[in-house]
Amino acid sequence: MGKKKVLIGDIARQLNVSITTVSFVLNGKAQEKRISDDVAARVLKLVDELGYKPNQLAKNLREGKTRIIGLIVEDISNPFFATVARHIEEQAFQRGYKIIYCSTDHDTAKTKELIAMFRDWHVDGYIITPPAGIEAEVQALLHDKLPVVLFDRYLPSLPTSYVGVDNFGGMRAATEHLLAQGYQRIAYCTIASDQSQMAARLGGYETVMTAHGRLPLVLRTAFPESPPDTIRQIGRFLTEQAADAVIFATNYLGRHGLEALAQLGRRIPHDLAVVAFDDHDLFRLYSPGITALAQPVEDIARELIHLLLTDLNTRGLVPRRTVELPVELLVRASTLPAATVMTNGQEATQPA
Amino acid sequence: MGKKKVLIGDIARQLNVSITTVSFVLNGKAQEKRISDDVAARVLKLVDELGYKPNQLAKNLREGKTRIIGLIVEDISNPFFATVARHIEEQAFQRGYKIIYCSTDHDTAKTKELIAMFRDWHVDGYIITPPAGIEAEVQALLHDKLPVVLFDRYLPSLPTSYVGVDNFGGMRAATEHLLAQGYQRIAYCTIASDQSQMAARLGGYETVMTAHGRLPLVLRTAFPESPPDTIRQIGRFLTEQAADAVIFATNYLGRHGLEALAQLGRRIPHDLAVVAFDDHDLFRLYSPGITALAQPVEDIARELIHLLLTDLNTRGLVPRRTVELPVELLVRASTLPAATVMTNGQEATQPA
DNA sequence: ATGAAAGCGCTAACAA
DNA sequence: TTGTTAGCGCTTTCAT
Repeated sequence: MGKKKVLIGDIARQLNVSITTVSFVLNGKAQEKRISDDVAARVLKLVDELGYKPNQLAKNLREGKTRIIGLIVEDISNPFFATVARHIEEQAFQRGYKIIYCSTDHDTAKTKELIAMFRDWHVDGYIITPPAGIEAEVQALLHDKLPVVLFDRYLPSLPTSYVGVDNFGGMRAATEHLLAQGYQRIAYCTIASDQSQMAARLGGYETVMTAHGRLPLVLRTAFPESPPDTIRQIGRFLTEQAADAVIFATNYLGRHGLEALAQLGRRIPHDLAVVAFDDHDLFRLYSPGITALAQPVEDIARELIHLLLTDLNTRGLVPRRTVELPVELLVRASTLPAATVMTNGQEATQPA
Repeated sequence: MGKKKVLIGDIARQLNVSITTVSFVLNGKAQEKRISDDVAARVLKLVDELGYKPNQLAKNLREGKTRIIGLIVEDISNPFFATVARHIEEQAFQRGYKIIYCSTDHDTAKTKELIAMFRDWHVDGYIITPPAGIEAEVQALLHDKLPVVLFDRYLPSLPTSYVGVDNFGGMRAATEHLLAQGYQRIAYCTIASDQSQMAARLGGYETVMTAHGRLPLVLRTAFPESPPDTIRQIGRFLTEQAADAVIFATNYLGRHGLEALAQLGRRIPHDLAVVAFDDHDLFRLYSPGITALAQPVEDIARELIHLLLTDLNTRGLVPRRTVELPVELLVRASTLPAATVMTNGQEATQPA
């Protein structure tokens, strides 16, 4: 493997042609620049033989491009983001782009640093789940004509491209489903955050409740908070409200919620029906299965890459686009009809 | 934000000093090069005022370094890898390194491409979960004195640095635990793979079984395989073997296994005790809780970064190091004593 | 104590 | 059709 350091000049020298010629051939401009087929073929052949690889660093400097996409997610260890990231990675690699990622951890200051770092790094485009208070930095990216696509949530004050799901409609469907199943006191657990996706989900719930003359029962957990505290808050809230159904607005609230219910010894759906936003292995395999609003992760990734690359290739000539994908209500045993639950009384054998 | 394009030359010009001086100050060589404190201070001040940021691409080309670490994991959407990645990212960023990641998807050819791409990209170091058949490429990295640390599994034929866990000891403990609980026919589900970590886990199981005069009951699922097929295989195997306990050798086998058991209507631990390698939300929250061998993900990440950066800073002067961290057996209700299960029929509240 | 200048390896005007 | 050459922005040797 002595392919140590072949340079473009080596190719040129051995073929008695100029560096330019080699460069043109390598960059697919042989036709355009009318390099003879013979020369082009010989260049390609030698390049292959010597295993020549252009130095990307030199290329990057020269072209001011990197073919790197900066991916800034809330938390890569959250299965939703991890799965989307996986698909993004795949789609991007297929198109010759690499991904640099990092997690914001809901931290605005950290996110500002990350964006600054990506700028230093001249990444070609940005995919961001923006935390609160990041408007100015995103605005600056836009101003500098850098391709940006937000996802999961958007910044209402900023006209960016965006890919998300129908949070409002999803929650509306979930709430209506619970009502249709006969539940009376439907509680809602969300986080104390104004992010667009959380607001839309809450809106879907409240709209339906109000339309049916029910009073919304909403818990907003402090955020971010330690899991044990969250679990405690949820437990207390559900007890105080004497809820007979509960909707969790994120997958981790759902996880914590199940833990809270287990600690309280509440049985699902006998004592309480449960719905979670965002599907998860846990919800699918739990006994009973937890009804969930599943997001189309693969479609999200596809749209993200598509929008970003379109933007990249047209440098702002194409108007900003917004894509809102549907969520799917996966009905499972955690929301059996209330009547059935009452009369049936027996369903599975689950202690704590 | 008109901080468009401040160059190092702009700083130099405005201060009537040379580019060299500015560069020295910026790179902390003011002392060493005996730049006067006055000049140094003025440079720093103006740099700050103008918001000058050195162009990383130019720096990379000049220095041949990128401060990027290439992270090649099996599958970023697997919670184990996602969590380790999260911690790696955090540790790396603290030290001024960025992470480019990608998933091998168990695909040797794809992994070869990924390594080639990272080489093109002159990443400063590599963290890899190697698939089978990748020895030559890793060997080549080593030969070129590039820092490499493997994790989760190693390549027996190659003297690389490595961070992993005590797979053998963990499985031995799990198997002994099941025997101590009185289970008789302990089955073992793994994948048809010779990777070191899978071999060590299987070894731990077989050693204990043999020592106790039991015949190992092993299923090796084809790999990779579609989840439905895996579920079917597991279900058939457990039925045919009339097992009263089962150990799953990876977290996804555990997930699929639980699904198989649910489909068969087998109750845990009444009909079958269950242990899984690698902890997971699902195992913790499942009813009953699934006994699991938890890996210390944060320690793994810390050791990985530590080894890699040590290697990076000493350029091969330090011998390769191997770190093997302990796994913890988290005993939950899925492995209650067989006797208790038999007599009691209804599980009480208490494991270990 | 500070500066001039030579590259790092490549692309692409501009020449020929 | 192909070659010459000027950068991309920075670090660092060698001079002074």
